[in-house]
Amino acid sequence: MEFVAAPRESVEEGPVFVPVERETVQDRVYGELRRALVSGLIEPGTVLTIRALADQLQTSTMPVREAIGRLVSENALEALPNRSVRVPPVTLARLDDLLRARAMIEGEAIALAAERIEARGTAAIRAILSEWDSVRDQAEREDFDREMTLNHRFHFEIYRHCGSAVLMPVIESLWLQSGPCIRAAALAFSATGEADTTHYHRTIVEALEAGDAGRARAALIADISRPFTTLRQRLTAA
Amino acid sequence: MEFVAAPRESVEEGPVFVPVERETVQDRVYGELRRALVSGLIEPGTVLTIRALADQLQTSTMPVREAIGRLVSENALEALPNRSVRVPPVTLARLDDLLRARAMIEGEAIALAAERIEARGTAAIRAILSEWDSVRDQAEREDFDREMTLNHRFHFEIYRHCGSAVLMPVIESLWLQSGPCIRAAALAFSATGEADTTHYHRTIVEALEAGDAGRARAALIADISRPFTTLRQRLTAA
DNA sequence: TCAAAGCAAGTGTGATCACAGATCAAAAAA
DNA sequence: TTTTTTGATCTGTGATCACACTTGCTTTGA
Repeated sequence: MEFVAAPRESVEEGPVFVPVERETVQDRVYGELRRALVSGLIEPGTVLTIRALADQLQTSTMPVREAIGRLVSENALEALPNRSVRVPPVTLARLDDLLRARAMIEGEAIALAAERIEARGTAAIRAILSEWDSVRDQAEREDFDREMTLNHRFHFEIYRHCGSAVLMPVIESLWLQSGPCIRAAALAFSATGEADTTHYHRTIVEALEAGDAGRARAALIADISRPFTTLRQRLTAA
Repeated sequence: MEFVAAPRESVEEGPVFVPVERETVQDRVYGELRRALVSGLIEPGTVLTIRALADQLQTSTMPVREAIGRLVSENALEALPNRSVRVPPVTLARLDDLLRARAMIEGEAIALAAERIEARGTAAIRAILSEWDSVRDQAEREDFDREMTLNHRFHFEIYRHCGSAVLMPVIESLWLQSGPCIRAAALAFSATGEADTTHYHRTIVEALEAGDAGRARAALIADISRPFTTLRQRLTAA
C-alpha cells in the first residue's frame, strides 16, 4: 500500500462520487468462497480447512477463518462437532425444506415487488432476459456458469424492489444454501427444460409489469421448484 | 487449560451420553453479546469496539472480533463504512419491515408445528406457561428479564416442532434483530398489556393442541404484533 | 477569533506463533 | 490375524504484534 491517494476533494472522475472501495482481504476471500458455493463448484460434504484455503488464495489464515466464520453463521457451511467445517451434504429432507422456505419467502418478496416496481425497474429486468437470449443464441458450447450468473442477477434484480432490507439477506442466505444442490440439478436439466425456464421468466416479467402479485408469485414458485423436483427424482431413484 | 479430561468411555454420569460441551471462548463471547442484544440491554446506535469488549469480557481481541463478525453476518449488528460496528438504530421503516417478515415466517413455522406437534410437545409448552404464571404471581417486583426469557423459551419451544432446519436459524436471526426494538416497547407495555399476552398465549396452545394451524398462526401474529405497534405509536408520536 | 495544519490516541486488519485436541498410520501386544 | 497403543502430523483456537487508517484535540498561522 505505497501508492499515494489523491486528495478526496479534487477527484473529478465521474458525475457522481462513489466512495472508493477499500476491499479487505477478508471480503475478497468471502467473495471467492461465496461464488464457489452458489455456483456449486464445491462438492457437498467436502471439508474445508483454513490453512489449505489460505494457501490456495495466497493469504494468511486470518482472513480465511473470518470468512469461513461468516459463512458458517449464514448456514452456507456446516460446523461439525470436530470443529471442522464442511459444505452441507444434500439430503432429501434438506432439499424439501429449502424449497418450501424459498417458495414462501421469495414468493412473498416477489409479491411485494410486484406492487412497488415501476416501468424503469421492469425494463432493467427485461434487459437481463434479452442478454440471456443472446447468450443462448450465440453459444454453441454450454456457457453454463454464465447462465447461472444471469439467473442470479435476474432474480435479485426483482427482489431488490421488494422494499425489505430484512428479507434480502435472508434470501441471499437461502440461495447460498441451495447452491450446492442446484448445480447438479440444473446441469441435468439444462437440455430438456430450457423452454420451460424462459417461459416462466417471461410470465414473471409480464406479471410484474401488470402488477399482478399472485401470478408473479405462482410463476416464481414454479420456476424455482423445477430444479428441486428434478434433483428430487434423481435422488429417490438412486 | 491444564485440567486432564476423563477418558470418554468411562463416563457414566447420566442415562444418556451427551457429548461434553467444550465451549470455546468465542462461543461464550458470542453468547454474551447475543443475550445482551435479544434482551435489548444495548442501546440502539451504540458503537461496539473490539478492544473495549475484550477488556470487559476479560479475553483477548481474537474471540471478540470473531463473535462480532458472526453477529454482523446475521444482521444483528451493522457494519459502518468506517469499518466500525454498531447496534442498528430503530427506525419506523425497519420496525414495519421486521414485523412483516416475522409475521410471515414465524406464522408459517407455527402453522407447520401445529400439524406435527404431539401431546408430549404441547405439554412442554404448557409447562412453560405455568412456570410463567407462578413467576407472575410471586413477583411483586418487575422480574422483567425473567419474563423475556420465558417468552423466548415459549416461542422457540413451539418453533422447534416445525420440522424445518432451514427456518429455525432465520427466525433466530429475526429475534436477534428485533431485540433492541422490543425491550423498550415491552417495558412500556408490560403494565397494561399483560392480560392480552396471556390470552394470546393460551389461544396459541389451544390451537396447537387442536391442530388448528390457521388459528395458531393468527394468534401468534397478534402476539408478536403487539409490542411492535406499541413502539410504532410511540415513535410516530415523538 | 477562527480555520487549517499537525500530532497523538484509538481502531480494525492481517500475520505469526504457541498450544491443545483430532486424525491417522505404523508398531507393538494379544 | 486382530486389537491396542503410540507417535507424528494436521487443524482450529487464542494471544500478541505490526501497520494503516480514522478521529479528535491541540497548536499554529492568518
